[in-house]
Amino acid sequence: MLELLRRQATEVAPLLLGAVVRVGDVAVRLTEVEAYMGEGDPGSHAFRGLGKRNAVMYGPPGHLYTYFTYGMHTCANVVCMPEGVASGILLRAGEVIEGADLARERRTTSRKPADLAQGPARLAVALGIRLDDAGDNLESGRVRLELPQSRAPFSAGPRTGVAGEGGSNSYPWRLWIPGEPSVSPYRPAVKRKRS
DNA sequence: GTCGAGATTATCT
DNA sequence: GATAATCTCGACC
Repeated sequence: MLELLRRQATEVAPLLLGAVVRVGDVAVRLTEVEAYMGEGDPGSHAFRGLGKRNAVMYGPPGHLYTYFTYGMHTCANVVCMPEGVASGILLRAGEVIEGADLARERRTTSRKPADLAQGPARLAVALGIRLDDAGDNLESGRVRLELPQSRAPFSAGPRTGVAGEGGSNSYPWRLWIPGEPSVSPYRPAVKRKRS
């Protein structure tokens, strides 16, 4: 598996669609992911170079990169590219296929099954992924990744909610499996107001 | 049903 | 002190 994850994010991302992420008794089949290149990608956390937060992304592939954002949300990524090169894939959404009862318990605001892991932060909550799971080995750690037997069909579009204007968001690096109810609706812009 | 603003804190400047 | 790879809730149609 590590050989497959050693390539650049845009090549690895299609392989993750249909993959299963398992944490304890809860398993999620990924239906939506987003590729982030390293220091050359303005939307990436690695754009400004190595820091405490993104150190894991510079590490070896096949590990879990988590980050905290908007003061209350945790998101999970899969690190790819060899050690020393920052690159990762954000797990945006998925379908809970095991442990739905437990996932529902964690996601008390969810009303329909499709909402359980519809969005990066929701997916992390449903799986019980926390900030301190960063750096976990996806083959032997608490968080496991199982690649699918065959590649799923997918569509591509612009990434959502990334920082930067115009051009930085023009790459079609958001991939999803068409027709899946758990795929989050596209949000073209994020209105940001500061008080 | 859709749309828009507020929440809340680790990390970086 | 400002920012952020988001979610939720309340207002309105």
